Amino acid sequence: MSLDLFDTATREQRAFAPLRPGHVGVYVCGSTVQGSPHIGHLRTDVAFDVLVRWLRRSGFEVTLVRNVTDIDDKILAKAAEAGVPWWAWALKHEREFTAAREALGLVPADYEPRATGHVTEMVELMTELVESGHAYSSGEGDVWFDVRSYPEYGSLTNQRPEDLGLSPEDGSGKRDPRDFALWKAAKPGEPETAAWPTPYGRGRPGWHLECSAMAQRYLGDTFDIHGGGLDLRFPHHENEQAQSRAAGHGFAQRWMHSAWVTQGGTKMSKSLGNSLLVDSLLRRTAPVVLRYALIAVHYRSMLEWTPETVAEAEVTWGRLAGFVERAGEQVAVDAAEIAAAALPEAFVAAMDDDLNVPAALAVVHEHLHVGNTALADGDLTDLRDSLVLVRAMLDSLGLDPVAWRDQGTDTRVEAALDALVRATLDDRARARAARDWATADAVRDRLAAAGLIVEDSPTGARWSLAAPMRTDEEN
RNA sequence: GGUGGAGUGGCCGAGAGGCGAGGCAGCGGCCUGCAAAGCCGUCCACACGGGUUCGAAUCCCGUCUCCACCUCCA
Repeated sequence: MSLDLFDTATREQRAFAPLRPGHVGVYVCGSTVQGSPHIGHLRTDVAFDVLVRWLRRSGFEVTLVRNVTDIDDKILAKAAEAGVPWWAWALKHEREFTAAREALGLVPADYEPRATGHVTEMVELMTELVESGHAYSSGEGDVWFDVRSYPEYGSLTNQRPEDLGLSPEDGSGKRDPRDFALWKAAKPGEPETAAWPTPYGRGRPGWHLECSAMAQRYLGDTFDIHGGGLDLRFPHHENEQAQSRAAGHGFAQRWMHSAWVTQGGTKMSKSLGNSLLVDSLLRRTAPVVLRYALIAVHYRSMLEWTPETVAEAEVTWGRLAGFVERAGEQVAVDAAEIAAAALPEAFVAAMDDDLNVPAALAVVHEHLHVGNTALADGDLTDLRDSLVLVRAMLDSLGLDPVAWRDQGTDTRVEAALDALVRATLDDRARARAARDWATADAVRDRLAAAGLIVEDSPTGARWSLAAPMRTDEEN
């Protein structure tokens, strides 16, 4: 049994073997904190969260690095427009990304380096490149990577330099239109604080250089996996690889890219103005439902986002959580048992097959079905087995319903509400015993109006919160 | 133009030469005072045209359609 992962550099799936046995270094391109996170950003983060969880569950020790690009043209422009310092603008949005990731239950990155905190490393790498003839300075702060000095340029995305279109920005002393900026000269009118001194003049780092320098700082010259959204393959990742390898580093041994979220077949992006902000989605949808919706499609397939996407995830999640809830009332299972449980072979095989979560979820549903049957038959032995497996599988995906249920709930409020509802349900039980159906139904209707669902079962009535109402079509 | 991806049942979505993935919705039934939840059954799909094969959604050839990257982008 071994983990196969698809490598976007070679466009093939092959067995994963880390450079250092038992340990995996993963670098994922994080966010440019110029605006608020949308569901597409979270998709990438969730995809790599699943990877990291699965690697750890498979016995690897993982170091996850996710950078924060906290200085770039757009941050400067938007901050200036808003009349706030650029670093304040960046931090505000960085916090929003962090909050969104926490809401969706992502395991925290081991390191979250900010670009502005690693200027030293960047200048060092840039100097190395200039001195070895792979980069050159304009003499006024701009420093360019010399694409022609690196014959492998284009290898990541299988493109030949001569096929590449010309970069529109020009005129600035580049030797070749395909050369890209390692460092951008400070321009008049820009804040003093947005430029750092280098041997080649004052300015700020180019995006590509940032990632190369930070990956090296935390994972070394050569590391296992570099990830990010599919749209970063070119030019960002191609350029990162060119710089780092030109500097003699092995850099990433494998590249993984997640596909994006689309609407009407079109990619969601800030620049197209069709973003669904995570914050707004969370106002009407439970975070775990968003997580489920993002996970339910293979990470390399486009995820078309419609109102039905969320609605369906809500129903399906309700089925899973409902079983775990009902089963949990019949048999006791503790967290340690969930963590230690041996996962079903079919589930492991699906996950080992390039993280095939949809196929893995099908296995979860099969066991859910067995569990529901056991629940109906009152077979507590089978029920317990199913419950342990279902929870263990979901747990490996960051979806254990018990963990999500307990998270963030105020136990005092919950206990008070439970006592009140139970008192009401007792009245209903008395009415039912007296075959006074009108009164019994009136109680149920009243609770329904308050957003509570009542279900009768052989062991008595149980209640739960209804899914939030969706009153508009916008999301 | 260059590079890459995709077209699967009413919908979402895995699979990738032969055993009807899974989910959602619908329909019929069981259970229920009625519901809800659950269970049983039902709905047997693979863009189009050829070909290879005992057998093709899966392989080959051709065609059509869609998307993305090549400029900031998860």
